[in-house]
Amino acid sequence: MTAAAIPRYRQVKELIIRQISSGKLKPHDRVPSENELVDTTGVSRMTANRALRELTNEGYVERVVGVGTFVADFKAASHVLEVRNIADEILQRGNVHSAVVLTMLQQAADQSAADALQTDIGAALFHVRLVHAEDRIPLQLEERFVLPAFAPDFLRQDFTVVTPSAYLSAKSPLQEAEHVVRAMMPDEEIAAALNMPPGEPALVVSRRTWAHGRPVSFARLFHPGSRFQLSGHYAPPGTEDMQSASQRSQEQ
Amino acid sequence: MTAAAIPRYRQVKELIIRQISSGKLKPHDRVPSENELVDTTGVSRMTANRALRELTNEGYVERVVGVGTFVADFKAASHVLEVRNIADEILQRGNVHSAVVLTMLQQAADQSAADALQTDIGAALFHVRLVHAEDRIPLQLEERFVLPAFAPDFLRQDFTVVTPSAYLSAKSPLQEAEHVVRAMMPDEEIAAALNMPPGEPALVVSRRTWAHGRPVSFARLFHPGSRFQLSGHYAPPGTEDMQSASQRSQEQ
DNA sequence: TGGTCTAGCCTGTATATACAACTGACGGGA
DNA sequence: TCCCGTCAGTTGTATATACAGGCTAGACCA
Repeated sequence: MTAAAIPRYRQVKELIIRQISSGKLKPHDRVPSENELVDTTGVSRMTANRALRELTNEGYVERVVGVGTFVADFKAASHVLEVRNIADEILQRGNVHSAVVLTMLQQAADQSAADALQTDIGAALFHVRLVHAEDRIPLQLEERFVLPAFAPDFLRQDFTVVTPSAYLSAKSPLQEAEHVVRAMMPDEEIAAALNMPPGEPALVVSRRTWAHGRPVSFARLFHPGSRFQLSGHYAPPGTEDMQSASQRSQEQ
Repeated sequence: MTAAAIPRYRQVKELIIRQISSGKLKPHDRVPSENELVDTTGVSRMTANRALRELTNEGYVERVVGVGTFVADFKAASHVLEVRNIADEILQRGNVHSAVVLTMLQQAADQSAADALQTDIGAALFHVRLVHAEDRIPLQLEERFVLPAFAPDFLRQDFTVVTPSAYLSAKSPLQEAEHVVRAMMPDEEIAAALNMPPGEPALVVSRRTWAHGRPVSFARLFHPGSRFQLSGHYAPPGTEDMQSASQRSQEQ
């Protein structure tokens, strides 16, 4: 078996995907049971099981013990945007990433930072503010607060070399994260740092990351509305490739 | 076996996740091979294989035929935002969705619509414009173009009852989709329709959906920056989860 | 010394078998 | 008529076995 051939569990998956894509099977329709697939396709039950189990993980079908397998509602299929590290993104476009540190100090938490990090107002926090640029054009102002207990050496890093996000994610591997995206008018200081003309809105990504079950870092990422966008591409696993990526819009 | 107990493949997965989370295993470190897991945990090789295979799909580890299994770089783990149907979103918040149709006609494609739908300038397109409201407060202006060939009956629908997005996704189950998010200033007409004060920016989601390998619909969704945000939460499936992880209510 | 070849490990897949638990329908008994 | 038990069908899990094919280190030979 195997060889250059397509694995049989994959053939079974694609058989069913075709029936769904073509409309022969519609949402809530019953999908052939494992034993029916054994009879019709000649694979073993374990192979049929693997095909249906993977289709479940991929959102195509839903399974109910004792009842059967059914085509899932397509609206559940995720339409997704990816929030990526700005430096990676710039490098992947083949451009030069550079960063300028504006602020780097320890300060007392204000209301919003205390809320975001679930700590007390006035608690000591590390605070950095830096501007990331693509080919010398400012693209993101990053304002970040970090719990000192999580990263005691945070203020001794050179963030023009390693971004705060890269430094923090290296400290603790598996993190929980929350993102919120908004459109808002930047204040004058931010607009100036990003070289934004008056009246231009900003796309703001707020990101909180968790470690050991509690939030340890909170960042607000401001981008010029005219020069930055988030984008994502979703393709069902029949059509090849397509990565999602954020891109700088072409003009300006 | 089995019984009320946690399945063994899951126990093996969590064993490895713990070693990664605790830092005992770091990115690029070698993970025990299937046969080593057979020896140390007493499960069969197929069970060990399932555990490692699922960890691969979940992004924890990477496997190389003939070499071994290794802890993955965490930065690859996607931080994701979901773009959801506005009506579903409002209903899930327990509020009332309503829609008002502003425009509903067939017209010739202009430059941008022709580009987006990969058709010719001047080609006939269906065009609708409607405002979605949450508890009577306008929250989204939807401007949508559709290829007539894909949905000939499109203009005969009552979009105050079924949203265009729901109608189209029912027409063709498995779609490819592309999203782009921007911040921009709305023109006066849009600002008025959404009841936005002067100077307030809009969060704009552009969405193209494909069927049969070509784009069939293009929508621009304008939201008041002060009243709308996109958010997403990512939690790795190891963290005391199972409640939060199995509750993919976000995705449904 | 240098090149080649093989043994042993690794993952990937496929099958047959087995048992557990759940569901729904059918039929028999009170 | 209504309740309940049985039974067939379904998914979920677990194991033992088997073979294919990639990779690497070390043995072996020239």
